[in-house]
Amino acid sequence: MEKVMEKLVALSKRRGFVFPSSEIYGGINACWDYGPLGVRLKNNVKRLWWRAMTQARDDIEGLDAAILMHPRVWEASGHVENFTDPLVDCRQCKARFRADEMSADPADPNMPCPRCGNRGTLTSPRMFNLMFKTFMGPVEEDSAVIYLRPETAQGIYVNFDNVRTTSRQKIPFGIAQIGKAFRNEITPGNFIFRTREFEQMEMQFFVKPGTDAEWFEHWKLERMRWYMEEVGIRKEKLRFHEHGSGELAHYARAAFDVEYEFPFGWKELEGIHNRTDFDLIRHQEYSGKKLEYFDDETKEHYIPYIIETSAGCDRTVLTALVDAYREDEVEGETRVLLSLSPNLAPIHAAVFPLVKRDGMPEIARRIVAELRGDFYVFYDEAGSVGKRYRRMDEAGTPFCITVDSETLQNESVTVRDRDSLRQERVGISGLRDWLRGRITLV
RNA sequence: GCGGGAGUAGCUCAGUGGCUAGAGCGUCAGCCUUCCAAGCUGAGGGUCGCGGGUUCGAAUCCCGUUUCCCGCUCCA
Repeated sequence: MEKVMEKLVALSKRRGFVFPSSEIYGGINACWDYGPLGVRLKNNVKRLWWRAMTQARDDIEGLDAAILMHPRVWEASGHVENFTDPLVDCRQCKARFRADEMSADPADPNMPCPRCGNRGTLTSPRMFNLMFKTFMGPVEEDSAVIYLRPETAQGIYVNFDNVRTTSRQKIPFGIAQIGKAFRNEITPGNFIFRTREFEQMEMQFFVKPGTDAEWFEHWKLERMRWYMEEVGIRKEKLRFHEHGSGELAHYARAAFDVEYEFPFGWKELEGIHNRTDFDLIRHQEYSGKKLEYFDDETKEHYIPYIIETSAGCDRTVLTALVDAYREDEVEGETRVLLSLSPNLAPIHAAVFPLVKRDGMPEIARRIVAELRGDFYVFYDEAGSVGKRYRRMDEAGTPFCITVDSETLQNESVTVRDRDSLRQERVGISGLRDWLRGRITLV
């Protein structure tokens, strides 16, 4: 099972999807860089999401808030309080506990380890804050401490009124944002699944209290649909996971996760939360600014409830890669391919001259130039055509266009399908429309 | 952070105290090639993870360190 992950990490590096960060210095723990193909894949994921949120409907506005925010934001959000865990380790059985959840004072040397029961084996509590700290301005003093945001949502909440008034939206409406967030995780790992720097795609939907349950249901289903139909993830690898009352975050009343079955288990891709009016009430309280909404129809004032959809961009990229990874057999040889949705593919189409003569390279280059404005296209003439197909299979390119001797007769080319290996003739003048019919442009 | 395993070319690995560290694949150039990694010729590419020590001599032995992978109260 884990072999798949190893192969994927190797392929990612070999083809330029994902590199270890700062690799020439030996790398840095759990940090990854997206290479030429990876950044296209990731951008395609983001565009697909952005399009679904802000273009395909008129009740969601976009936002790009700063990573650095006023320190009071994180007091209001509960992150200063809830993201600072005093941790205690047992030297004997290696278990780790949160000191504030232990039955007695862990500083007591006679305190037994809750797991192995040994006494005197516990370390003293150490504060572990999941937020990255830095300093604003030239002086590194306590009053200058600010945080790198541990979630993008707060940038949306503090801009709720700005967005609402300038966009003239009425409740219910949403605000969508894609951006980096930072958490000093104790245990990062599994390639780009859990990293300390990561990118979120969050949409906060503001609704009238009392309608929150039905909106929650709406977004739950809509988000699952997105993964299945637009990202093209296999349905049987996706499921919902409902949080029990014991596992709810400090802000949430109800929570459903969209989970994917990775080689390392079912893991969360996205959380859909009913955050109630918790966030806006807290910000109203801490900032002193009124964040109520006046409903023109019912003439009532209220603080909206928030239905949050919070997706991991890097996780979606990983899911797309894992889900697309295939090995099959072609004429006795193993073929490695990424069966990515054409919407996500870093290269939409490759163009080859079958051989380097009779003017085929020139025709192929002309096709590339014609398609370049609408698609990511790639020209290759090195090696046999079979070899070029295999290279494109690993890059996840769905279509390969080959100029051959027949092209010289009738201006048509061979288009080869990555998954079925079927070939069909398409006229050069019709190529653009042929591709358009198979790729949702984003 | 703790335990276990690993780090030699882009990848997979060989090399266990002794000449200028090798192979296959991949990459690049040329030749050849009419549809799924064919073949031929050549080229490029490594301070052997990093630092220190032992030694006449270290990829190889010792110490430290770092990174990756696998396991332990996470939630994007």
